[in-house]
Amino acid sequence: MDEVAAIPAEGRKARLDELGGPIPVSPARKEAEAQHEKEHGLPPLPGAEEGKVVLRLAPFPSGSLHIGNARGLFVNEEYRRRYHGKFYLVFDDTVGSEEKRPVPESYDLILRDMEAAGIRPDAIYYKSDRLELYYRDVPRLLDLGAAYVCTCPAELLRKNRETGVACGERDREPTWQREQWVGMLGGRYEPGEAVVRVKTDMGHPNPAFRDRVLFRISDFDHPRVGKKYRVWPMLEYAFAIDDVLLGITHVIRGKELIIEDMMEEALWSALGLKGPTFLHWGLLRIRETKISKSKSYKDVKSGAYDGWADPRTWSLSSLARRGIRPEAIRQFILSFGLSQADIEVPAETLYAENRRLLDPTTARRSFVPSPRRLRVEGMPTDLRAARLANHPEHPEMGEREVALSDLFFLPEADLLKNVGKEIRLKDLINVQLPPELPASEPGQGGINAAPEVVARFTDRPNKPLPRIQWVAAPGAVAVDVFTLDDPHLLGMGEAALASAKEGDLFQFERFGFARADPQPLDAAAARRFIFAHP
RNA sequence: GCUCCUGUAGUCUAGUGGUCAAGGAUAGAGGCCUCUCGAGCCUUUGACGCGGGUUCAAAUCCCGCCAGGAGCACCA
Repeated sequence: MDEVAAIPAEGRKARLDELGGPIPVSPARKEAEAQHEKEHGLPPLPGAEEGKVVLRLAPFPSGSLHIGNARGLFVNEEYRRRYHGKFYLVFDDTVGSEEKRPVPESYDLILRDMEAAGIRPDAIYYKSDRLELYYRDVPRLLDLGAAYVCTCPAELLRKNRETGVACGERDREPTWQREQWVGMLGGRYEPGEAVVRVKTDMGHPNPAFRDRVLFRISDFDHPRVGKKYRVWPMLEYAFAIDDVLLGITHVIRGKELIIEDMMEEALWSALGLKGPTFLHWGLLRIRETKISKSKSYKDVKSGAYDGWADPRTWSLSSLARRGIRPEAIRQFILSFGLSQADIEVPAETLYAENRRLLDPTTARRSFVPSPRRLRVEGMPTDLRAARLANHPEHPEMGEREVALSDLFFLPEADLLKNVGKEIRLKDLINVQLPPELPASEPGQGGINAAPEVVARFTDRPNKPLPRIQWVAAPGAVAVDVFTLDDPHLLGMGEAALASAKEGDLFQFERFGFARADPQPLDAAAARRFIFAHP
């Protein structure tokens, strides 16, 4: 396979002709190719040359990178890896609009998210550093009659575009146009009073393509360059220039930007430049999320969310904080290929991917959500400690010792479900539950508020009973678990959890995977965990 | 409304004219295993949007329809 790939494309074809037809493919090689294809999941890049592919990701800095942006990250990264090319991060930080402004802290957030995803760009660029480069070709475009200055009010411009009517200044001579451009740069116009538009065709069948705006005026105080510039390019113009200057070979992005590709191509043809090849993917939605950057931004700002790493933002750093591995996200994303179909995928698919990675290596621990105290009457006095395996299938992962008394914590829900029955405290003993649980006194909350449930020890051997996880009272620690449903789920964890270090991953038996977070949220909790998934 | 894109099982995907009586993943069902409602193993249900055409042969090509989606900002 590599040998064939090493023959230049033309040479390969000549060779085929020489042999009088396609080389027969051996079954073994066919299989190997299928395997190769399966691993990568993405089609080959058209016209890609080994070592010469240059890609870019261009986020607008208005918040953290979330799972939706992961596609741009992992698909580009995959091609960089496959062709040993380059991958640039280009901050698309022009002024934006009234509703959409660059947010200063986003630059760091995005870098942090990329790091969380395990992807390091080969270079980082900022559009806000490159305004002069964008201005450079404007006079030429005006001279060529490929662009013009339009002083229509925004509403009129829009209306004319809809009806296909050309604005008055569209066909004025280049000298006039250049003078207006100088005027724009020099402060003659206020925001909204003049724009530069590309001259396509006011009768173009696609109304979206009619004489789009290339530059507009804004007084916005930009987080990086302040008020140094008033004339800002639109995304498509800035990229028409940068994609060429940075030597980008392939632009892979969402299909919502197809019009912008066409604009870039129109500009290249006007300027006599050659740009990259475009590829697109369709919309990706994660079923149980309605991620909105602006909503997240509001909730982060107001403090309703625990910063941008709050799992509810679905930011990449929040996924890392939950213990979702970049490799799981990568597999998840690449499995969608490059189809332009719009898709909606359940988060469960991502979780399944992550579970596959985590399960074999993650130590088991006991955590009891919404606990109730259970006192075991007749607890054997010789039973002062238990040794529990860290992983049921991997004895080499060792065991831990748990100190015992006659007092335990068990999930109240499981006790309710099994009143009057015999249950097994998993890996330990069997007990008989009372016919009903003593009612909680109204008023007081908290773990120790409800009266103890008293159960009776029956015996020790394993029996086919409902097996419930438990936490022994000696050394038990209050644990705070952040789940998507309940950001503040309080429970009891086994003593070993007290010494968990940030980043430690556990599978809480009968509960799910969680990762130790640095700071406990609740003063009452000894440790805080962020829930990943069941 | 206009422009463009997409339609393979519940979901995602492979498939580029015959080897497809359609493969994989995930979810569902059943079983085995397991002192977790986790993992693993086995079995199993389930799909080419519809209608025409081209062809010896169509999931694959063409046309029409239908259904979804995106764009139609002086946002990105």
